[in-house]
Amino acid sequence: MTDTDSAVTVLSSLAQAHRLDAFRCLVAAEPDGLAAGELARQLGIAPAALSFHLTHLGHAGLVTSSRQGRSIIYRANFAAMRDLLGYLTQDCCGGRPEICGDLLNPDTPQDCETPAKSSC
Amino acid sequence: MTDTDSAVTVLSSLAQAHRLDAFRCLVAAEPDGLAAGELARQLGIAPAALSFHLTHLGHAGLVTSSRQGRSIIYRANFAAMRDLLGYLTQDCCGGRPEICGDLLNPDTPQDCETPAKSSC
DNA sequence: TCAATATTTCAATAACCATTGAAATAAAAG
DNA sequence: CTTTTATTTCAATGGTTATTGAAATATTGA
Repeated sequence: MTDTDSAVTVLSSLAQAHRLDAFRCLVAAEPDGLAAGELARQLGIAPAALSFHLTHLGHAGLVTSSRQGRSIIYRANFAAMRDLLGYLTQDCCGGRPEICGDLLNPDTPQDCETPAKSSC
Repeated sequence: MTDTDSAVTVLSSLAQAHRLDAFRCLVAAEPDGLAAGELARQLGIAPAALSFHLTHLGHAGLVTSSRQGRSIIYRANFAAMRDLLGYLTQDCCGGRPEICGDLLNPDTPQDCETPAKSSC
């Protein structure tokens, strides 16, 4: 992602509770991915609604899909999220440490253990 | 920010071209801030439309305002952006380096020089 | 081939979002 | 105290978004 338009596309994909939850579930399900139906069950939403959201996420490049038998397996695309974070820190915040916070400070001890608190 | 709901609030604030541009302008204008009218001029949108967007950004905590004479000065709130980045890297990505990318890798040389390419 | 399973597409609907121009509010200057 | 400048609020409008249930598509196994 380089331009503002695609940043908006990705941001609006994540700016919806069901989609944000779905993406988080798919991150947690890596590297296996998750079938659409299983994801719908975990999120507690109708299959048709989830399909709508997954299309949205796919269009933003945040997820990929592949058929496996009669299921369709969705997987989180890490690169898209990485690009978004890159945009926000570099192009939006101008790389200012006082905005980006500890993320851009090499001296910061990074705590990479975070228990997911959602349904996944 | 800690919960999904406020993450969605902040994300949807940034998920609109005029608001994303406005926030970027305000980041560039730090620490002085920018008057609403001046910002509207830079973005090329009607004052009433900008007011709508600034209210949205304010509700998400991304900007603050203070009257100065007959102008109202808006400023970017760095903490809100920092919180969003923290949420995305920790709660959404689970702090996985392969998602968060270089941001969470202490060995990465950070390039904090980025020329803004928008109207600001 | 037929039935069952998994998912998507479609049309309809209600809710929400962004923009506009006009009117209202607030402060400063004459 | 009236006018000018800066901004917001309001109502109306058109556009987009999310959800639902029903129908369509694709795959598997009997």
